[in-house]
Parts: sequence; structure tokens; C-alpha cells
Amino acid sequence: MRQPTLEEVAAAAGVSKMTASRALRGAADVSAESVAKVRAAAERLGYVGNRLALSLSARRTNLVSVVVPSMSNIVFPEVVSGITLGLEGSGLQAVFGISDYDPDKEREVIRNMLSWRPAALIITGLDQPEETLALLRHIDIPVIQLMDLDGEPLDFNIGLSHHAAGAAMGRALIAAGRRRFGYIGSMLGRDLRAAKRREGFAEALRDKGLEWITSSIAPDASSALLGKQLTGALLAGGRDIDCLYYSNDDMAAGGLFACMELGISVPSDILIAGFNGLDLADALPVQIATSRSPRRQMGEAAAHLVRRVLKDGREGVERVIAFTPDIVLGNG
Amino acid sequence: MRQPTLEEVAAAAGVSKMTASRALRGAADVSAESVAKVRAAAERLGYVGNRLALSLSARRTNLVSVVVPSMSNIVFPEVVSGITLGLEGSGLQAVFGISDYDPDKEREVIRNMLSWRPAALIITGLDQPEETLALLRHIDIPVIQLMDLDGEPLDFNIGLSHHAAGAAMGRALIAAGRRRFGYIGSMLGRDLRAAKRREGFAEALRDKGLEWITSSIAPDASSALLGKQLTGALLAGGRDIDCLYYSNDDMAAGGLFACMELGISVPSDILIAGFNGLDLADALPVQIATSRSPRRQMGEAAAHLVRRVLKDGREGVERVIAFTPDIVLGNG
DNA sequence: TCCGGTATCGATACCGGTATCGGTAACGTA
DNA sequence: TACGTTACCGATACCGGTATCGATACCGGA
Repeated sequence: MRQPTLEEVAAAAGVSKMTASRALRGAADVSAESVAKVRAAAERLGYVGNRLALSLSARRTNLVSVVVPSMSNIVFPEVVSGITLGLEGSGLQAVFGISDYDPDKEREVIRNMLSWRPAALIITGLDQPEETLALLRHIDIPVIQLMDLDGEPLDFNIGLSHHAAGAAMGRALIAAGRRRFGYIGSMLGRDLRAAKRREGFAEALRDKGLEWITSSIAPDASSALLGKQLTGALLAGGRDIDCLYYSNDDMAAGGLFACMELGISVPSDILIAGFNGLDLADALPVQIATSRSPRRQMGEAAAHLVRRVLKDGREGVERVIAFTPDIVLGNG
Repeated sequence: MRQPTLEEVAAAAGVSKMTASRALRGAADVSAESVAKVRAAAERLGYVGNRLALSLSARRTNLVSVVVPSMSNIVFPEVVSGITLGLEGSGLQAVFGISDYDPDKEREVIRNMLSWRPAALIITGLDQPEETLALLRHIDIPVIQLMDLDGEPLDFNIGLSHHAAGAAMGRALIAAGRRRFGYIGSMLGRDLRAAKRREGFAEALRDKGLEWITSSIAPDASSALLGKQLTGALLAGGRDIDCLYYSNDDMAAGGLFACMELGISVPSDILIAGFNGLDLADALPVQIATSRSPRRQMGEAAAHLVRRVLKDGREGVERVIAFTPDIVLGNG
């Protein structure tokens, strides 16, 4: 019970392969009678076209390959949703790969993707090692580096400056009267965008003659629980701080929960600031400060860019699309 | 600057296509000299094998197609991570599609997937309409229905009984002394597994002569914010309840936040119960009751089943793998 | 010198579609 | 009757790999 081929459908309908092909694609130059026979045969046999043969023959696929670092952090699935949504109705199909924040694995995933001859490639960030870039310079499809702007793009670039986002948050919190800053983060060696935010924030502090009073960075993946634990440990140290900046909202939410358990008033005693503007942040009993990153929009923008370039070529298409996250300080 | 073909690599290396093919695949019957020449040429030209041609020729792909309802709810990305992880090192590659909880869209996504001739198919739940099942009965690859057990499986089935999970939670909460139950959920017409949990829970109530005192169901997608809003509205109604069962942990977390803002003591005044056992639930300042669904494990189990069946055939492989969620009542 | 075995390589067919082009039947028109 | 036009259809080639089988060169041994 193999999948039937077009040849078999054609035989069942009593016509040639070509006529069957034309009939199923709704081409002209086929009699209504033939169309009916072929349709019926295809239905009866459960025929499903073979995209391998189609794509090989046409020398192009309808695939848009997307490589993200993780699926465990909700922000990437959201970007992925945006891409899928933005591709809807275009006939293009998104395919996803996970790099686990590992540059070597990312290169292998990309190589794997390229072996399917996608029509376009969307990858995360701008910090691919030279070896990966070399791989990408050999191909002639549009390549979009997504979510980050701090660096030299290879082809197209859509995202936001995490360095600037960190700096803007730092300035906003200083303007709000905070002076004694602590940092809590995770996995900065691999999550380079979080590291850029931290560095931008630190620069904003230096501009005002300030610096981190304390800093706690774990090697694990970010999570609310980790944020809670690190915050609990840090506060137990008795440092005198009035603001904690977290690598993201998950961590910050955990920090908030730690404060609530410890009876520390947020934001009057300590202001909690994260990054992303997760849906969760809007529901928290105490609002935390955050930068709303336009995750779905970035995904959709990437999808629309792909559609445009594949349809009309690269001419006149902006190489860089910059987003700016809104800062929300909350009800503090 | 098209992607080079094996033919071009072979020409650059001064050998035939076949020799180049053999050299790159590390086959015997090729001289060390030829291997070196071909490798060098491939490297120089940036050759990446064409999986379309390979798969068409071999009449099989290394693809495992996965269809999930959504990527916005963290549970599905987690399942997806589990599948990807479980496939690691097998040479198999997972490909994902999103159905948006829409049966028609699901059928189209599946049809699209099948056109790539995957080696296996993993879909969510057991409630596909007959039209979709008809599509699946025509194919001879392993099909796994994942995450649910309540129904008649088509081929393989891995998951948990949501009806039983709801009933177990209901019994546990009754045993914990609760009597006046309210329900808060979302999108039950589409999230059939949540509907099954609600029904199972209601049955447990009926067994003890109880029933829902109040129920609030929104058509929107679940989120903490929605849970918070519905809870706020429901509590403003002044119903006398001592326990709220939610469609999932996101909603329940929102419910907890609503209670905290309203000064309602959890769990002494109202016990909050959700479903999933999200990481977030462990970090909340007040623990909520939940059923821990083994999301990564189900994904990994599906991946291992696929590997086994593709390697050794279906003989002797269990058709159904049942998981049971642990109930956590929390620190109430 | 001839033969058999081994190492290495290439020509060909095929996977399942579609593009292309040429063929045939039916019909109208000069 | 001869010819052109139109509608419909099918044979063939090709996409880029690999399986298969046969060819060739070279070696050692009889």
C-alpha cells in the first residue's frame, strides 16, 4: 500500500501522466471529461502530489528555513508564529530548526536546511562565526538575520538593538530615581542578546557615574524559578539596592515572586526590570518594568520581506528594518 | 552563483559524478587520491548535497512531520523540544506545522506535510474528523497521535487521559475538603483536551453529589491575563466558592494574581487548581494545585517510537503508551 | 605469456513530477 | 477536396542524486 504516483492515477483514469498532471493542476487544454476522470481516480487512490519530484524538477522549493536557538523560551515560538502567520496564503512553508544556542550546532542545522534548497533562510542574530558565514556566502537566496541589530548584517537584517534597549532601560530607571543597581541573569555566554542588553545598561550607568552594586549570573537556561532563586540568594546577602535588572521577563517575574515572599515591597523598596514585555508581565499582581520587544511583528516583517524579495527581487528593498522596544516602567 | 551540483564538483575534481558521490559519502572503492581531490573541490565550491534529489531517488526522506495546534502556548513548544531531542543522532529531522486548533487547517497542513513524503507523522490528539482520518489511512508510514488517550487511535497513540486527569483532580480536591467549585476556562470548543478535563472533573463532582457552582468560559486563547480578568469578574459576582478549577496553569496563574490583588487568601479562602505543571507554577509566590503533564517525555517517547518502528518495523511495538500526570496540591 | 583477482572508475537507468514540443482528430472554409 | 485552425493529448527530456553493472588497469602467479 505505497503512496500512489501520478502515473498510477493516470493509468486508473485511462489517460497519460501529462494529462493527469494538467488535470490536477487545473491547466487549460484538458477536456472536462478528462478532468473529471482524473479527479475521481486521484480521490479514489488517495493521491497526494510528491513535492520532492516537483521541487527537484522546478529547481526551487516553497520552503522558508528558520533557525532559532530554542523552543523552551516562549519568545522564539512567538517569533515563529509571526513568521508562519506572515507567510500565510503565499504558498511558502516555514520549516524550523533549533540550534540550542550552540554555534556549531547552528551551523549543522543551517547546512541541513540548505540541503533542502529553501527559497529563503531566516536565522537568529548577527553573531554567527566566520565558518557559518562562509557557508551562507555560497548561496544566492535571501538570508535574514532576525531579532538583533548590533553588528554587520550578511544580507537582510530585521530586529532591534539590544545594546540600545539595555541602555534606554538604564537611563529610564535612573531618571525614575533609582541609583543602586543589581543585575540578575543567566547563560550570558550563549544568549548574546541578553549580554548586549546588560552591557548597554552598564554603559548608561557609567554615563552617570554609577555601576552594578552586585551581579548574579547563572549558567542555566532562564526561567522564573531560576530568577526567584537567584534573587532570593542575592537579597539574603543584604546588599543595599533599589533596582534589579534581569536578563528577561521570565527571570524578572521570578524575582518579583521572591520579593513578594520576602515581604519586600515592589517597586517602592526594589524596582524590578526585565525585558520582552511577555503577556505574563501584564497579568502580574505588581507590574514590573520591561521593554516590549515586538516579537510577532519581527516575525511577520521577516515573512513579508521574504515574500517581497521572492516575488519582485531584491531591488529597492531596505537591507535593514529596525524596531524599537517600548519601555514600560509600570505602576511604580 | 547557483548552488553547485555534484556534477560540477566532479568536473572540478576531474572525476565522474559517481566517483564524486562515492568520495563524499566515504564509500569504499575510491582511491585516497580521488577522495582528496573531490573533498577539496566540494569545499572550494561550497557544495551542499541536494536532499530533494537524494530523497526522490531513495524513495524515502528523513523527515518526521509534526502537527501541533499552536506555538503560542508554551506546552507545544515543549513537546516539540522533546521530539527534536529524542530524534537527535538518528539522522531524522522533525518538521513542524501549526493547525491553529482548526480541523480544516489541520487537514491541509497534514496534506502539505504528506506531499514531502515524511518517514513518520506525529499529530496532536485523537479527534481528527473522518475526512482527515481518510487521508491518513491511505499512507503506510507510522502515525502517532500524541498527548491524548481518550478515543480510538488510528495507529500509535502516546499521551494521557485528560478525562481521567480532570476526574483525579476533582477527587483530590474533594478529598482536600473543598466543596464549592467554580470553573474558569477558555476556547473549549477548540481545545478539546481542556474540555475533556472539565468533563472529567464534573463527573468526579457528580459522584459526590456536587456540581459547578459557577463557570466562566471565554472564547479567546488562554493566557494569564485572561485568567486574571475572568477570575476578577467572577469573584466580583460574589459567589460563595472555595475552589476554582482552570483550563490550564496559565489561566490559573492569572487567577492567583487576581486573588492576590483582591486580598483573597490562597489557598485558605479559595484553592486555585490548573493543569500542566508549568515551570512557572513552581516559581509562584503561592503554590497552586496542578497536574504535571509530562510534555517533554511524551515528545521524547514519540521520537523513540518513531526511531524504533523505522528501524525494526512495527512488530512487537506497543500501540499505546499511557502517561499519568502527577497531582500536586501545593502548600495549602 | 596468459589468466584470474582486485582496485578503481564510469555509463546508464531510475526516482516522480513538469516543460516543451509535436501529433492527431475534428471542424470550418476556400 | 485540400488546407488551416483549434482542442486535446502524449512522448521525451530533464531536475540531481544513487544503485547497479560492466569496463579497465594492474598485479601476482602459473
